[in-house]
Amino acid sequence: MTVPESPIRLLLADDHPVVRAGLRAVLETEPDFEIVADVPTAEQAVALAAQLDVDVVLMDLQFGGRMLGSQATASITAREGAPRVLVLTTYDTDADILAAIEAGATGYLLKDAPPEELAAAVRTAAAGKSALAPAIALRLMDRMRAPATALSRRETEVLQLVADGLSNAQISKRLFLSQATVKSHLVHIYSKLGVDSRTSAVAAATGQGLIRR
Amino acid sequence: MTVPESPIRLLLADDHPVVRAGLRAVLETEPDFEIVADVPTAEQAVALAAQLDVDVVLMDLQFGGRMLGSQATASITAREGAPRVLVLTTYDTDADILAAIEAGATGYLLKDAPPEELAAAVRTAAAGKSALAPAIALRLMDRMRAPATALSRRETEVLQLVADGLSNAQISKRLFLSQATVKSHLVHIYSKLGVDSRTSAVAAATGQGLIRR
DNA sequence: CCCGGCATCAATCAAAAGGTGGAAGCCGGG
DNA sequence: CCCGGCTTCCACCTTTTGATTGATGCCGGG
Repeated sequence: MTVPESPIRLLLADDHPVVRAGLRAVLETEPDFEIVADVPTAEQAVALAAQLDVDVVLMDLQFGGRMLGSQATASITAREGAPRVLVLTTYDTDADILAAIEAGATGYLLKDAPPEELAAAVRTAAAGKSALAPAIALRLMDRMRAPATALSRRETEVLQLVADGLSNAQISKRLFLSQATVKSHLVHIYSKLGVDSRTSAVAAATGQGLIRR
Repeated sequence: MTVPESPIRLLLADDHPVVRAGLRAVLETEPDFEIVADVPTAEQAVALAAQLDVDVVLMDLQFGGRMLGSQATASITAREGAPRVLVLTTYDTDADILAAIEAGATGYLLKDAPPEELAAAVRTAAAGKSALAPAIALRLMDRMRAPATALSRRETEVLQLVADGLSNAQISKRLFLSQATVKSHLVHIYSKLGVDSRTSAVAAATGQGLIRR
């Protein structure tokens, strides 16, 4: 790989100091990379991505704070001439992956990726091409192949509340629905997931990463 | 802090290359630390802890592979003149914390700890004193204060199967019990956790790290 | 423009789960 | 040795959940 005249300018966003240091250490050795900043919050990532001249943002998905990585990704990619966003996360729930891609992320990597893979993904992203980790790509393929597993937005919402331990009555109040509607959603969820009870639905959905645990 | 004549010799065990690099970067700057090796598996950690002369092992809990960090911790601390083990993890389920401490870990840290805290914990561990992250210490205090939260072995077993999505009938068959007994266990579980349904029991228990998710 | 999926609701019946109040044997600690 | 917690079980009753069937309005793609 030849070293280009202008280096790829990177912004790192992760709430773990150790991970930021690790990314710095791994990426700084690449001659064509320049790390312009690293920040511990999604808010700062949004702010700096706008202020500084950045090519690629490496963004964690789960921050300790309130703003989600996917929201930050959406904010960053919304503006003109926005940098590419490479999502970098540990665990991979289907919902998160889809949220990130919908938010405009150019790529999606797992933190256990080897350094070379990481560097390659950054270059791919800088070139404007999408970079998905093999495990993630597989997930998406599975998703495409079995569209039955895809829960609708509302269904996911209901199932998440079920997983939080709410009864049908509580869910109906929370979402301003009748219990009949909640039951109806659940029937559809069960048939899509191939189960026949709320607990097994939660187990199946968490297993597939459809909802947060 | 004065620099001792002999540095503290460290072994890093984490399956994420980025985290290993980050720990190296953060800890290498400390003049009294010497990193003798970093490994990506629990098995290698056990092997090297025995071969090399190590003072403190920084051990991740969740490895991608089969061996658990807590098992590795137990293996390492079992032998004579064993190094201290500092457990370093992202998420903190009560079960994991207790398992690690029972396995002989000297300390328990969260990965979002700032570098200074990390270094301080390593020195504390090297001196043979226990090092617990504030959040973890809090957890343990809570645990002590509210013994009602402690489920019995059998109750935990039942609740785990509930979380896996089994019905009372399925659980009774699996454990060779009558449904009456399963119900009885569940009633006790509900009162201990302060809930009134299986789904909320699962939610509460996973929230407190009482069962695997 | 029409079909299908989504979201909303109703009614009814059957099954599962939860609540209550026991009871018995086992085992370990004060 | 006796008390209390754990584990096992029973019966009865209420509430919740699941299964079925059917209906309405909305919206987006072929």
